[in-house]
Amino acid sequence: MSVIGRGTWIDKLARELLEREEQLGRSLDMIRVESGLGASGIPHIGSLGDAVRAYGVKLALQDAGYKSELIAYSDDLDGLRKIPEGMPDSLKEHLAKPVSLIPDPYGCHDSYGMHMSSMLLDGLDRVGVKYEFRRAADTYKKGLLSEQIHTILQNSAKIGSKIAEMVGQSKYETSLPYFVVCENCERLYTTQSLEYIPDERKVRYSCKDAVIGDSQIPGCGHEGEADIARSLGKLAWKVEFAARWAAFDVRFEAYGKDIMDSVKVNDWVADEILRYAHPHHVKYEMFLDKGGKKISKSLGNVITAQKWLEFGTPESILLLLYKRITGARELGFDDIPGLMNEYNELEDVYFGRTKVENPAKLTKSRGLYEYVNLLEPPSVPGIHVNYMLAVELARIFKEDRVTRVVKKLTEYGVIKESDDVENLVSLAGRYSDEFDRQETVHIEIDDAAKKALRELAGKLAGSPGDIQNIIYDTAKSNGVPPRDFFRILYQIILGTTRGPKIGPFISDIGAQKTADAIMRHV
RNA sequence: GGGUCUAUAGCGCAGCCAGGUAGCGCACCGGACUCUUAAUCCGGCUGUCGAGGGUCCGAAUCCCUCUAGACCCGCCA
Repeated sequence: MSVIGRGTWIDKLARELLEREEQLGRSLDMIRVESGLGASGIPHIGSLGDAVRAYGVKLALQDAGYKSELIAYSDDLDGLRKIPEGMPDSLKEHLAKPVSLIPDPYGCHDSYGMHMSSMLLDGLDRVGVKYEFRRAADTYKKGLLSEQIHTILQNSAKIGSKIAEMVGQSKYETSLPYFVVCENCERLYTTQSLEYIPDERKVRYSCKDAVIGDSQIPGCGHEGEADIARSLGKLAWKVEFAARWAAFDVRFEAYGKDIMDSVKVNDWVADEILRYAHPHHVKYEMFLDKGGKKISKSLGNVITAQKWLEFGTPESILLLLYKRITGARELGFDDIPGLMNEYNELEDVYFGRTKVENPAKLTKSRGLYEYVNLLEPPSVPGIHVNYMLAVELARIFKEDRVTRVVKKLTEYGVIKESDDVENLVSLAGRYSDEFDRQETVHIEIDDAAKKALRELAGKLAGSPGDIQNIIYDTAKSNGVPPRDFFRILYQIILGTTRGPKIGPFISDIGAQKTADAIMRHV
């Protein structure tokens, strides 16, 4: 079989998409791909993944000679359903309101929704993904979906029974798939859409008490009519994607398996109600935390791009997201070291420093490397330092860290003096501070060892000489087994029971300083 | 009730989506270096690829059935 594009799943997906579009006979002048951004909780790496992968498809399409753009669409008319972990309780009064109408609790954006969306966009910016930003609030305000809304509401009975048939949800058999934002109290999930008046293009609604999750949300009792092109309101998810695809001419959208049912229904609505052939899809699994639990936007176990980038490079995120799309993934920050090293291995393959026999695998690895670099791979390889080695060194050197770790790496022959690895050392340093906390060990020192330590401290304070031998001799002459004596020294100096060869190490950190540290323990 | 994913060495995992000699890390064993703890380096062992069937010259990989576990949907968005 011949190689498609650059040999990755992304190229294969783009090929499928193009073949389907050709069959449909649609214009290929501009192929839009879309990613929906949740705006009601802290955006985690899975949300970022949706957009990053869509961007990958955009790149593949461009690579195949087509014009393409990524629409990043913020669902900021969605209502706030519960207060995310760690957010102020004052949000309670805003429950059930669209997140774009809730003030930003941090005060830095024009709304709660924009605060959340901006976090995700910041993540995209920092890994180098380009996008066209759109938001639900503007889309509905401008009436961009009004034709689709009109068609959907006219067919609501047919859609309602189809939803019940396809996914077993009976709700839309009796109510319209449209939520009005109450013009009196600004709440969205408290309104019931009673009737659609096609001639006026208005939805008649009333605002009543509602239960969302654990919370009882009071309605204000208001009754009114909402103009689908002007008033604030939105379609239910079961039909909203379809309207958006048709209005924006979207040809591709990935989705997580949690919204599989919604996508199934929306595909049908697009095809049969709106007469717009639904976009091509790919389904991906959720990222789970290390216990196998779903990472929840509103729970605490969230891995954000911002946090990840404190410890890893943008490339480590892109590698995570591009290496494969299938399969459930348990994800934690402890995956960073592996991904950092894997990127280097990939780079070695790309530049031919590592031989790969299987030509298919070579193509695939090279392709993956290119996508991780957003199809603009560097012309020369970077400097490779094993990430965990950098973390280990960073753990030892806390003061004046970058300089000392770099010096050590140079001594080890890992890097040349002129190499710039400061960024890597900083990343590794933060990783070591955050995750590599050493257990505080209780140090047991008997009298013989204490005597030996005092003697050693005195010798170190004088002329150091061959420290390794001095330590060994001091232990022996005081009747302390060298093994125990070394262990005590590691505990005093590093807080661990083992470490690098200790003589040269003491020279590094200073004999006098070590002597002082020893004296504090005897 | 509906759906998806996972199962590979003692442990943790990659390889599967484009079939071509079963891999990595840790652990373990041997060796080197060290009058010398630890580290380091070199070499080695470890497998009915969950079970059964099918396709194929050839299957961990593709197809079907089954078993076990996890997750999602069946509120809402």
